[in-house]
Amino acid sequence: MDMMKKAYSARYFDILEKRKNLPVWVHKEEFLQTLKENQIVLLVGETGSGKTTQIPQFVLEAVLNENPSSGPKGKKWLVGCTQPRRVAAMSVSRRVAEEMDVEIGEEVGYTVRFEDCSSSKTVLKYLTDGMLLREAMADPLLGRYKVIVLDEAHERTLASDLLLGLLKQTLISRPDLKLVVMSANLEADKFHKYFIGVPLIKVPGRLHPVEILYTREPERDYLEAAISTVIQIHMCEPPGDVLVFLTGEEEIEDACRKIISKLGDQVKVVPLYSTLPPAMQQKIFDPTPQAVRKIIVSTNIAETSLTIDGIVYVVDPGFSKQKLYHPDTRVESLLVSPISQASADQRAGRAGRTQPGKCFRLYTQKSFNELEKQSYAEILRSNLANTVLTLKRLGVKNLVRFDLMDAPAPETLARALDDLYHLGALDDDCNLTKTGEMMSEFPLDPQMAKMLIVSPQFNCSNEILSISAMLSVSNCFIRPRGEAQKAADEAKSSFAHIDGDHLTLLNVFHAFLQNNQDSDWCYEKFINYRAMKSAVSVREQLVRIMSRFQIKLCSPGFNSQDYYVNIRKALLAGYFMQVAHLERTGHYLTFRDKDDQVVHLHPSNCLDHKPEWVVYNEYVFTSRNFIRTVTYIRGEWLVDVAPHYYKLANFPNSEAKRVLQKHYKKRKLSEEKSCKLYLLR
DNA sequence: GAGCACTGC
Repeated sequence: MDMMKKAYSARYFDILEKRKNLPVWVHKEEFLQTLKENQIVLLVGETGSGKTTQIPQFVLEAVLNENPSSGPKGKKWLVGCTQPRRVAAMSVSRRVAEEMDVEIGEEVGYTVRFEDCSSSKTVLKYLTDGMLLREAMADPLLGRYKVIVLDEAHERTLASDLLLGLLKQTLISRPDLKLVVMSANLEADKFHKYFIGVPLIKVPGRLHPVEILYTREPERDYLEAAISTVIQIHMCEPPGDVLVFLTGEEEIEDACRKIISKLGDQVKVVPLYSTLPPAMQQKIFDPTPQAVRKIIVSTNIAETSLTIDGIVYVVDPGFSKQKLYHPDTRVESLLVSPISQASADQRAGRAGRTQPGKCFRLYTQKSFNELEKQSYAEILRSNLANTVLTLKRLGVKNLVRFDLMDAPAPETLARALDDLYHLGALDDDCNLTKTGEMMSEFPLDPQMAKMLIVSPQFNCSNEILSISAMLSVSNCFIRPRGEAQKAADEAKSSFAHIDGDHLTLLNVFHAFLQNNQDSDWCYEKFINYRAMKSAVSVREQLVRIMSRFQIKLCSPGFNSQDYYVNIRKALLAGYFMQVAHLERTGHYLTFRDKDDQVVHLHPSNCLDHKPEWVVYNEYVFTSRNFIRTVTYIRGEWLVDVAPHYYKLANFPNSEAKRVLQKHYKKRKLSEEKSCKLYLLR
């Protein structure tokens, strides 16, 4: 290969010497020999082993030695390496390109959503696990790949679990394809049961020792305990920065204030969580004066996504917020829960990156022993409607027999199938319909994809595109604490549409475009500029998918009386299963087959009254059962838009049911042949 | 009248 014959720069040899010092190099020959003799290899490499940057290069070397330079149809073979996060895919590939003395995007590249930095020359490609899953949808045999390296498998993300299951099948029909599964703290038993007889290579990491300290008694209040531990560390321990793990934004801001009030400017206290603006996140890397100790108070983001050097002390109360899904009620909730032993060890390891450190666990050794070994895989804690759609699209006939490391609860699968059936994505035999196939191409939840696909029937696909984009990104309304709060609320109310939050989001999106996507305008209006920019990118991507399927882009005339009515009906065409009815008791009840629940309008809503019927975007359980992002709809629309769903025989007796029955009667009376079925099956 | 653990397509 040209690449191999090229004269290398001095810098290349300089870096090569450093690379050879990484722990993983000791195992290079062993790894290559094992890969030669096996189709699958498991590799456990702790933090600092160099596995993410080096193993794919070893693999590439082996592939290039054994294969001619071109693959199918004259295209080059690829070695792919998946990462759970896009930032990692991008930064690691840059690093590797540098190590190999090539330009990024040429021989070494990456592909993440919204950005493909690879070319026909690319032979080593880093990509997010979700991206490889998308590629598999277009080509289930992943024909261009010679070897796939699945990194961070221990994180058990939904996409990586699905890839494992899929690759297990693919490897049978593609004996020439190889798989390397890499992880930090592989639960050897579990992976060995999943990959029977597969060789395992262990590479030590390069961490300094971390002393673990437990409390003698369980702590009653972990927040107070965390704060007093920080103070104690500051008073009694030698210099070194502190990292405290807490569960959420509010808790973190609260803790920061309390630490500052106790220690003043002897310390520099920095909060860290994902919704913090990037400039604020950057502060964790600011150097501090010699005598000042840095104290970082962080969510789980510092456990996996962000690495901070210089931490010597870790304070670990043992909790994090975790997503849970209840298939019976179809509610996703965020619950403060005990972490796993693997998480606790990961947290402790953050103290030993630059020198020996200490980890203060605010629980007893006995409690630690009682924690789960590993965190629950994401697939066990999620609504699986989208996952099932993906699997169907990948050609999986029998979902129950699809070999996953952790099988989801049967109820969760049943719910997902049920929802997809009602959306017209699956037929009576559980096969993917044409609509379902289209839906699977959208990087959206099935309801939203369905809403987009049918939106031209309501003559408002342009508006539904904008609303979908806004719903796909994080909350665009900034609401600071303190004095600015009132101003923020006023700014928000200037966008409010009294018929509902979806329409309010549309107003914000239009206003953002009208103001030329100006960041200063966002600042004045308390709008999150980043969220808006990403809504614009999402919308562009959705438009491309729409045009691929030749779905018409259209708008009702803005002055038309039906402008908002059409949009609200289109919302319902996707979200007809997420409707609530105001009962005479003054409470809303969700209205679904076989189940109803008391819910409350989330206080962030923009409605000026409580309408009889609402459609909602999400159902969240926090302090109460809330429905968030709600829009006023009319009961008779349910009968028009989703008659196949609202057959009522399966619905529990309720006020809502009686109201709907009246609508059906009325419709029957005035029934003409113009009765339109809006939903294509 | 209340929040947004973290990702990803």
